[in-house]
Amino acid sequence: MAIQRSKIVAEALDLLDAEGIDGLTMRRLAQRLQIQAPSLYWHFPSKQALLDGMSDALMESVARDVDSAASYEERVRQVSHEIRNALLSRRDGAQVFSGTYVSTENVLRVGESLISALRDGGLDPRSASWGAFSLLYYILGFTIEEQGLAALDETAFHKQQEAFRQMAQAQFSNAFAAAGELFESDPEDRFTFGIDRLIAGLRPSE
Amino acid sequence: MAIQRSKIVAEALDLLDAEGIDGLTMRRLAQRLQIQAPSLYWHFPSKQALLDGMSDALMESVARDVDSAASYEERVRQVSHEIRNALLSRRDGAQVFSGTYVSTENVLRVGESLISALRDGGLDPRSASWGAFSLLYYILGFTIEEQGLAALDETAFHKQQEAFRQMAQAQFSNAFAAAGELFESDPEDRFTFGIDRLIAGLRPSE
DNA sequence: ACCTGAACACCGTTCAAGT
DNA sequence: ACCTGAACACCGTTCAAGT
Repeated sequence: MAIQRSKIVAEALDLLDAEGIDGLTMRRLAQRLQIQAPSLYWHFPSKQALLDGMSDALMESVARDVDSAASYEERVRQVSHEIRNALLSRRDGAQVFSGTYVSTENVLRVGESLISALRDGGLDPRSASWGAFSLLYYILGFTIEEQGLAALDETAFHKQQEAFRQMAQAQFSNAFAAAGELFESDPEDRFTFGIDRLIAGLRPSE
Repeated sequence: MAIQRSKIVAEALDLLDAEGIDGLTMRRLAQRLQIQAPSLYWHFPSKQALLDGMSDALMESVARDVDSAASYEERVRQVSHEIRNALLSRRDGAQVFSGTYVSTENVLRVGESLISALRDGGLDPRSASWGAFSLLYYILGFTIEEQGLAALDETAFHKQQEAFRQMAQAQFSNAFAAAGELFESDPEDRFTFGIDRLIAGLRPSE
């Protein structure tokens, strides 16, 4: 029996999770699937196409059942957290996703859910679509950074933090004061803070 | 005379601009500098260290003279645009920057300028530092996406757009309506929209 | 102090050939 | 229709050796 596309994508996500984005190679993936690397090119025209498939799969469970009774702001908040959680579900998920520009059903459903919630909140079509993408950019930027820092080992993380404090102390008092807020805070709290500020900023004024 | 670190970074940025992030290899960089690839490892311990140096250099001119007479919101807006312009100044600049976690003078000055402006606006230390990073995440996410789309050639861009409209039309009415707003708008306008919404959302309420 | 030659252990991708 | 073997044109990095 031949290998299915979906099986390859699932295995690729497992490999990503195990080895990170640098360890995700066509050869290693093939090995896991017990085929030879060139065989993958019968199923996908390129590695990029495989990454596109992985991005689509990452969004599979997002915005499936949005609580239609909730306020529009609550719906935006809910979907935003779902997106972040989906990206976090695999190592380097945000980086994989940000390198792709897919218009698949899963990805468009996510976009649609944000835009339609904002429309329900009274935003005009332009503000709703630009607003939805603003939210996505924030979510992506935040999560890329979060996963990138998570990739550092204990020692590297500590060195990073030390360099920051050292440099900031000498010249940048506010940045120095910020060090604690950044390094010792829960990422979830920081994420929520930014999302809520952005949602508030998108509120129609009248 | 030996080659200086700064010369290598400058040449690396030129190579990035000419070939994009995939074309930025140690061998090609060495060739431009008329040395052999392994020689680069006397100046930088790894390619990552070189990328860190490039990120620092990208921020060199940002937040140099912030208009101290301007309102805090105006200052945040100004620095945000400067960051975006700095990232845009080199092909794939945002992607290079987002992969690095440098605490150098240039990068910290940028952070400091945002945090201190927000502090002047009346935000508490935690909100100011989290807010500054929220702005940075948005800027990074936006600019990565912008430069990624710019990397597509005309045909690929058109195909992308078609796939989006096709899929959206069938099932996602709001996303379909958003297509025009996205594909035909000035990125500068969309960037400004999001930044201004976020700045508004960060405004202290009382 | 700064640079080279040669090599190691990999990559993504192509393509003729097999079943 | 699906897969393999062999190869191409690269990578980042190490290291002994040169000046």
